[in-house]
Amino acid sequence: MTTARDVAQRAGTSTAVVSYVVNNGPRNVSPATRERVLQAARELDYRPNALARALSHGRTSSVGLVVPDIANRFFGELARALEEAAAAHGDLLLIGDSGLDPERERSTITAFVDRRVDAVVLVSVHDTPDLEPLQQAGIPVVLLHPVPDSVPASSISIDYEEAAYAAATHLVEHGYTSIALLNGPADAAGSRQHRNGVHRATDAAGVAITEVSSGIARAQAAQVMLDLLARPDHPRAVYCATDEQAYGVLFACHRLGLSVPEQVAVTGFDGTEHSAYSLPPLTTVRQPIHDIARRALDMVRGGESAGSRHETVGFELVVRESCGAHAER
Amino acid sequence: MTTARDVAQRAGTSTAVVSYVVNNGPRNVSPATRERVLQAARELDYRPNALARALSHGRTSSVGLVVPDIANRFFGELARALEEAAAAHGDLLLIGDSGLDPERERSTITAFVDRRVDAVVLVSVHDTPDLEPLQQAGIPVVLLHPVPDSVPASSISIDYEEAAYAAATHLVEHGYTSIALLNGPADAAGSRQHRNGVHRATDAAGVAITEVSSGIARAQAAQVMLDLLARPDHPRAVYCATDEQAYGVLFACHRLGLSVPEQVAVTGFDGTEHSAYSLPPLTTVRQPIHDIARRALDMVRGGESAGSRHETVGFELVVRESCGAHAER
DNA sequence: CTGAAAGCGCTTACAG
DNA sequence: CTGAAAGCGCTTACAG
Repeated sequence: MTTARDVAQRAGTSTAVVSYVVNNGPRNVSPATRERVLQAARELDYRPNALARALSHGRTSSVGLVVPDIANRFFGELARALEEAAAAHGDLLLIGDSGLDPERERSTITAFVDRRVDAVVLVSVHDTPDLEPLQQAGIPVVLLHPVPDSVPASSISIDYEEAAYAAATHLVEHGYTSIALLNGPADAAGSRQHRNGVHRATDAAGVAITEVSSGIARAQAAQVMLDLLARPDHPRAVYCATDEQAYGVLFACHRLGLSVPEQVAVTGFDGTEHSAYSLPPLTTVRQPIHDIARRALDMVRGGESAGSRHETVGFELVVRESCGAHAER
Repeated sequence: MTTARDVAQRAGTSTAVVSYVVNNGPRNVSPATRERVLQAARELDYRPNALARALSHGRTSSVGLVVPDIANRFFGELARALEEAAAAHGDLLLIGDSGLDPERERSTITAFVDRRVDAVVLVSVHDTPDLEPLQQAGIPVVLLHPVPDSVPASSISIDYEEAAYAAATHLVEHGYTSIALLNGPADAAGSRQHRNGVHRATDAAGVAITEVSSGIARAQAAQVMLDLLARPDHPRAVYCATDEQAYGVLFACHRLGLSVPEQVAVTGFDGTEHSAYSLPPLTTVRQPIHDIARRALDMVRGGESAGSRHETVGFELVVRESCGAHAER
């Protein structure tokens, strides 16, 4: 590959000047030499080595994203949004997949640290992720989910409890008196918020809640609900903590010959594009993925992520068919 | 961050020795000094700077993947498989998303070249991707789909035509006499193979094929099929070039009140995990994602990707409910 | 405005 | 077995 030295030679100047013109600074270059350098660079098809640049310059122009499962549609859409937001600033997004494994989450983070990414955006599989390697390296990080106060990092997310409250309230308004809460891992901060929101909506109305939990995969949710819904006294409605789980519920209903929403109403959570194409289309809470992506990058870039700042963005309850006819209108 | 120099100082030795012990070579180090270095490294929490290492060593221990849409389940599962296969060799997978845009595909590839990835695995949005930047940099590349002979690169994929033939034959055996082929972009190499395989299966049987095409997104497929299936003489079966398109068909059928498979039979293609959880479960061609991932990395690592080697791996026809009852058994 | 030189943090021949 | 030094390809004060 051709180097700055090659270009300098051909343009009859020094590598310093090559650097100045390629980067438009930080020093001025006379129009004449500038043109000669550009010309030489074009002829030799010069592409600066990003590694060398990063090593001396101290910035890699890259940000690392780590998600629990990149094959999950929600994280996929999130990655896409972040990639676009990063590209808008000339940055490259590196995507890491922790495979729901805390150990791999750790190793992915350290791989990013070793490569000196400028910042990290993290969706942890853990309530209290290990951020040590990042802080030690002085790499800003922002989490995309609520975290306990004990975690010394900033986060940005919707208000899960409020969103859960909104969705559950909608179910209550439909008049369902037995509702199942299909939650994530029992002890996660997110699960707690789903639980709180749902109870706040149902307790006042005297609606009973049956809480069950499953992994985030569709298959796991289907399995759990196959059991629950096979019972004659099965709940009339199911609130799900993720769309994926909701799809599992839809599958279980289909398998059991239960029609949605006539016999079982279902709501999801996340609101990816696919939620409009499920059978039937899914009532869900839409997370503003693009806003989250943009704000996340703004925070880490602006140094706002230092400390423990917990920012909240708006959500939207998207009412479709899976929760039942809109009798209340 | 602590550097090799810091460690060397504390261990009372040189950076060369630090390097030798950290990398277990290429020179031997006496057990005593080795222990001192390890000790110092531990105490200082030393992590070698991957940038510096790559710059001098010439390898970045990273491979770049570029896919048309990371939010697409098939590419998501592929990324996961590649990430695992890469990690097994201590390599990091960098995932790039071209967003179905040839321009962004180009820029993603050059971003990878600039960062000197050791190899690139590419699913192009183009029949004839521009591989110039890669070849110029001497970076091995392997494509994960069939390419015209004019493209000077190696590929690994299933035999699409054979797979199409198998799926379409299955449909013919069900006795359907009017079949729609929902294909991808009309002029793509992949589409051509779907077409060839389907026709080979149906022509002999005297079955008529109606070919339509849609983008790879679920929404686009749904739109196309909503039109086609609304007609009273709609086809009795639909062969889809991807699972995503099949989900769009399922949605369209649901919308139109057509039951699957009783009124419309459907087959997909790709066979991601979700295909088992659609309503009804989808008959589809399963691509051996893990085999593909492993072979792809073996090829680029072993230098086998040089030249134009086109390798084929086996597929599997997974028969589920969407294509109709198994009358032929 | 521009060139010679130091430095980023490693690795690896080159001498001992 | 180990140290001093050159080199990877950039960037950026430092002198002119």
